[in-house]
Amino acid sequence: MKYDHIAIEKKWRTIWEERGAHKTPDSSPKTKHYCLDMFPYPSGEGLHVGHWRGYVLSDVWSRYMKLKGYNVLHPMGWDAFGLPAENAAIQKGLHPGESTRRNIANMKRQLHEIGAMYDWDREVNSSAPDYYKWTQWFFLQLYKKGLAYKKEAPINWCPSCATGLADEEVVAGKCERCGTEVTKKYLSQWFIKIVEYAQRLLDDLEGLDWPEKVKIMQANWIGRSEGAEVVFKVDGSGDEITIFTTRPDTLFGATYMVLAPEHPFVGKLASKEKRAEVDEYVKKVQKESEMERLAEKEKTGVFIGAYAINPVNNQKIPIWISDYVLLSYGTGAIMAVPAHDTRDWEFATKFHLSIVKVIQPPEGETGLGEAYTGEGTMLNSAQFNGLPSREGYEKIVRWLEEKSLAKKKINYKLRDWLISRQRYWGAPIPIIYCNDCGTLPVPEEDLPVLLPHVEKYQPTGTGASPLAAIPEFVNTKCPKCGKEAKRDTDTLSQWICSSWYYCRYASPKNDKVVFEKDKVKCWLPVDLYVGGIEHAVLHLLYSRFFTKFMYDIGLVEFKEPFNRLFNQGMICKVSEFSGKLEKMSKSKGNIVNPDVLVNRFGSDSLRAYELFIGPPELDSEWNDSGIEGVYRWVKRVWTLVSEGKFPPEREESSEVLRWIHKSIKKITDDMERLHLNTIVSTLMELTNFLVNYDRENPGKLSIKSVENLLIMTAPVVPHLSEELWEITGHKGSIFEASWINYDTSYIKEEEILIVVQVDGKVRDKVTVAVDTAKEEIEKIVLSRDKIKSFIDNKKVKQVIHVPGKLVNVVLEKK
RNA sequence: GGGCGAGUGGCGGAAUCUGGUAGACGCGCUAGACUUAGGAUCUAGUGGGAAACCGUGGGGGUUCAAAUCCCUUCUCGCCCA
Repeated sequence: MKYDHIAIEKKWRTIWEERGAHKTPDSSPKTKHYCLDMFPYPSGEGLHVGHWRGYVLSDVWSRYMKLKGYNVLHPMGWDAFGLPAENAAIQKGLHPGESTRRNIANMKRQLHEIGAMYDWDREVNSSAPDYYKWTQWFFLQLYKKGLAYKKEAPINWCPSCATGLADEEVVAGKCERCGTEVTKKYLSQWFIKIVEYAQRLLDDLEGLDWPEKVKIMQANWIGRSEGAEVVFKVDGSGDEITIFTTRPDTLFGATYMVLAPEHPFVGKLASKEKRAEVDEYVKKVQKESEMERLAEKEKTGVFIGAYAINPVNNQKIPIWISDYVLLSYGTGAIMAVPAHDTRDWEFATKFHLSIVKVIQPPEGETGLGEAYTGEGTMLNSAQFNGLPSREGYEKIVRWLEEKSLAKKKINYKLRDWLISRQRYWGAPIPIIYCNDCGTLPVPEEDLPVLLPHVEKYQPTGTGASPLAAIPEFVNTKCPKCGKEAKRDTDTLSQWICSSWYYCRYASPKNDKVVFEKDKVKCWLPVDLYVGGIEHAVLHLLYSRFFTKFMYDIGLVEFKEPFNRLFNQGMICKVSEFSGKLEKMSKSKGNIVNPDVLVNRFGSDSLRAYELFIGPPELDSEWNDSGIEGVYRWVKRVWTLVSEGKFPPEREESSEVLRWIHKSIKKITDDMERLHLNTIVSTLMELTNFLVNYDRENPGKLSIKSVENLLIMTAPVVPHLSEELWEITGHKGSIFEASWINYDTSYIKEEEILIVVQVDGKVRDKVTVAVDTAKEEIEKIVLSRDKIKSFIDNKKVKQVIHVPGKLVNVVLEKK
């Protein structure tokens, strides 16, 4: 029978749909398992084989877990609001609502081709009013708890996307989305106090089964540093400047002070003679991006003509301003200890400021050419001389604390999360401004605040959202006094939409509550979350924050949303434009369209090849001819099973049983570790063996062995496995069967191959019965002619015997 | 500058967690079979070397034994500065 993948795959997809095979019951005697893909944004470019990879991984896992007897939730939805969807829509001159609708339809068709067991009844769409109603609801909850606040601040501004960006969306000074250089803009914006959760976000990383790399990236982003705030009095005035330092033990070495040029004291403290120079420098720095300011470059700065008093020794130290100090980090002011800080050293050397060494390195003298930033013994530090720096740290802080000049402080690099977007395609911020009553939340019963359908949705670029130009939207009544009032015209960042969607899948249709608590309790947290590494900080950090907030307001009983995280590697191909190996994307001109491959080889073959291409966590290079090998394997399985005759009542040979159970063990182990590439190799080896066996022993392979083979292939090639399950006389779906438990007694060989080495080099191999005594094996080995010739007339010093594996004869050296 | 990951045949990769026959599985290639035909299928071979031997980026170490563990170094990639 010819293998007709088109007919088979279509047939089973229809059957699955008709039977509701992928519907997920909320209540089941089985243990729940929640396997989630990061939901995609509906792109007009559709899916390429790189996108397929993650979806295949999660589906193979989901199907495996189903066979293992779990009640598996494997949903899919759309991250449909936000910049990517909107920018693409603008480019095509199509309303984002319409283009989103079309893109979803196309991508859904492509996702169906994968044959994944998605429960489409649970589909969510973040741009649908019944979804964003709850996104707005979350904003109101944050507002009520005092975690959402509005402030005017210099924010990251992308001139190309014409909107403000959160710090997490600025990568190396550029817009995470479009790569445009990010500038500064003063705007009144909504922020979320994520910094209040910094410590918990850091602490709870520990228990997560996540790639170490992602945990490190999050920890670095949160950037906890322990230190102290120390008060420096300004010489000749009552002013005090507070600085943050992680090295209070070096206070005696502070020979000058540096303020961020934007620091509020700069204008006040600058001396008359210096004022012009200071103003000019401040103006220059305002034009610089943060990235430029922190880059390694020649230090710049200006002495402002004022002095501070070092609280530990009452010395007068000059106050400078420099761009390498940021207002937004710490207190916007530092004490400079050139002897023990690299940047301070560079600065001091350039401007000839004094350098006082206060830490003696434990070993020898440091070269005078650079700062010593390690620990050591204190010197030039009055009563603290001779103390180890770690101890001095504590003592100096305590001493200053008694004088109310210092306090211990933990500082985080993480900053509050900017969530206002000056764009059309998002959930309107549910806030009303009334002249009399002030800022008011939209009453919950009035949600959703609908995004009006408009003709002109292009960003204005002025800092005002397109919504601001629509009077019917802007003008409203004050919910408190009923007088004329105005709505907030910004929209919420799409990262808010994706921060809670994993909970919505539990009860996607309920319009009375954000989600049904008992259903969330039944399904959450997510057991396996599959997606790209690009969300290591953004989405994963925001979602973790949201979960903690939901926990705090009693919505959920777990503190972390994703127990296990898996980041699949990218699929790469040589770019037509650069000639280099690059991540697959339309702009690089290196797209491979899965539709063509599905048509020619079938979705099963493509699924298998997506696994076979390489370790799933590493990047892999796409190779068109690779899929042919997998396709041949799929056809061999088809031919073996569809054309074979398998007696039902036959006792299986031990050789076949050994192969079957060996393979089950290997595949089960590989599944658990998600080593999915070697699963396909193992299946190929097993198939090769069975095909040979069947040829040499026609009609002898038992149906039981064929069933076991099919259960093993089912997660990888589900359509084929279903069809062959039916052909071999089974009613119902193969996924109603159970994964097989391997039996190690079948795996045991009767004879084992012992590798014989002389001085660590392989010289011979002997096959012995499995129960041969150790001494007996060694006797056999030493009596072999081959081995004797290598021993020659040398003395045997030692015989290393690894039972069941190898014997190494070690000779005396001459 | 710091952190992480990777480096194995002509190619993708296996063996790395747990040290024990390096190159599984597949692509490609070579030869053959079948065929009107082959971009189908099947069979055999395929790290280098005539061999001794040599081979997992380079150098060193631990060990009876190292792709695997340790140190060092180079190259590439990612993240942070």
